[in-house]
Amino acid sequence: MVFAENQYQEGTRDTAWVFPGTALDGFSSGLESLFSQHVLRLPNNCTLLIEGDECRAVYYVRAGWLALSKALEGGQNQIIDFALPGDIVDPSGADGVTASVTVEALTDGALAAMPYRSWETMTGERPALHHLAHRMESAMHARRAERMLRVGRGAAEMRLAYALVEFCIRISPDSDGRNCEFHIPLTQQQLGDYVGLSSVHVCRTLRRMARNGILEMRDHMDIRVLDPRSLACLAGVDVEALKRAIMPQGA
Amino acid sequence: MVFAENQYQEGTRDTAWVFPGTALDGFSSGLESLFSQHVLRLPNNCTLLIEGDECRAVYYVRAGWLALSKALEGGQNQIIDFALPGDIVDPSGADGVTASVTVEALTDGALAAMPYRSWETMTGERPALHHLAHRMESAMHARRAERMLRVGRGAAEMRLAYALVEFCIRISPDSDGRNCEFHIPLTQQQLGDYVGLSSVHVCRTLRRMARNGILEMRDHMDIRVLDPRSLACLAGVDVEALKRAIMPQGA
DNA sequence: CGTCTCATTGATCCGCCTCAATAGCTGTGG
DNA sequence: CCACAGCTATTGAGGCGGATCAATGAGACG
Repeated sequence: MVFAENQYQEGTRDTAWVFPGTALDGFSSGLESLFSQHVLRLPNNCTLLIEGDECRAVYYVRAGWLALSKALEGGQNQIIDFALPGDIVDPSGADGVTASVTVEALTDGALAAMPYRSWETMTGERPALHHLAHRMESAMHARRAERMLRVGRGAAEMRLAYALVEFCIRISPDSDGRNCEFHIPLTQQQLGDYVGLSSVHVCRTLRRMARNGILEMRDHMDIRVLDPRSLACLAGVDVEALKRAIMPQGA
Repeated sequence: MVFAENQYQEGTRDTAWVFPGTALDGFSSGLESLFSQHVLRLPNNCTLLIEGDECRAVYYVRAGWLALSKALEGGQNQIIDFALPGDIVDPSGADGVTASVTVEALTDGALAAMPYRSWETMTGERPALHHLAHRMESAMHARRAERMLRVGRGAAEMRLAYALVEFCIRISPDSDGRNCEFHIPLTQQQLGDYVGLSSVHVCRTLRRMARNGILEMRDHMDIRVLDPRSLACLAGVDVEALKRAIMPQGA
């Protein structure tokens, strides 16, 4: 029943260790309330070192943006995915004791951890939850596959346009696409890490889109899409179809 | 209880429709035997059109290589992942009725389908199976993340070297890495589709590696790794760690 | 023997990376 | 209040990696 608060260790820099505890008991419906216990708060910019038993857990994002990333020796970084509030993160690799990604908080946020055993039990006992989890898993796969397609095969403009459409959908899924305006808590460097571009080229490409009247940008990634249709076209995306493919609650 | 054989339709070209049936009953231990019923044989080069109820199923690869891919309107193709014998494919998108990838047989093979409900029940009843499934899922994530890192951030040489190391591990997981020799049923075009390169550049890069004594190639992708250490170095990989991360049975 | 697919190699071009300099913004300390 | 440092965005210049186009081989197959 032990579950540590957010514990900092005077380590390299802004790094939090997480120690998941034992099984939860008592839960009600809805992911939010299922994960209402054992919440740990994450300060902006902190990196979660998940290893050993901590990999045998599932993490629910209650607030904030997380980046799941990997890096090469040379320091080249690639963001594998973002986790937004409501998402579930399972960082375990095949051996169950090594994380396959690094988790980093892009904003202040809150995370709830649950031992995988508990999660397994809960999903096993509640079909509706199991289905929701499956849908979320499928959505994540679809999302990553869409981006892999564009990172592997698309030019800079398509990669960025796609990323923006994806953000727009994930942030305001119910938006009709008319006045799509949102904030992404990312530097251009991080955006580049997401789509496989240098920050310089991200800047140039976004500027060009702005110049072409597709979007407007204000201080630090406040983005307003002026021409959603053109953006979707650049992204090579049918927005409604994409919504169905990558949003668990859609349809 | 109906389950159609491999049904061809004189359509566009080499395309098979699959109709998964109802729940399986009676199974023993081991994935192979769990999926012993409702097997359908796939001829080389055929494309599975999975949609509607067919998405509410899980597919077990009994034999052959499958490619899961996506394409842009322009015809640009990206292979999201390969499925090898023993792997489980779940093509469903978030809505549950649209596939997020296209499945294509790269060799003659055999596939077994199981309605997702049955799979859910089975995993729910057998913890060992549930754990195995989770490990396989984690392995797949780790594998795709590793490649996304390299497609997004690595040069051609690294992408290809990584792909070869991955193949080597997946094909002969128990190999000590000494005499790594294997066949991949891929054209250079398909290899390029896997790592985001043109077939021409795949050819050039492989030739260069061969010239440098890293590997030997014989007719149509019979590959023999002469210098595994250098290959791993090019790939930016610790082979043993990678094995642990992407192979379910390892450790 | 002709056709088809795939591998190979050359030549050319351009998209994106890298390096570099500047500017704006934020926070900090004197 | 200003000076300064640190971070991010922006813009320019130059170079290279990989795409594209094109031509030739080389098997496989009917």
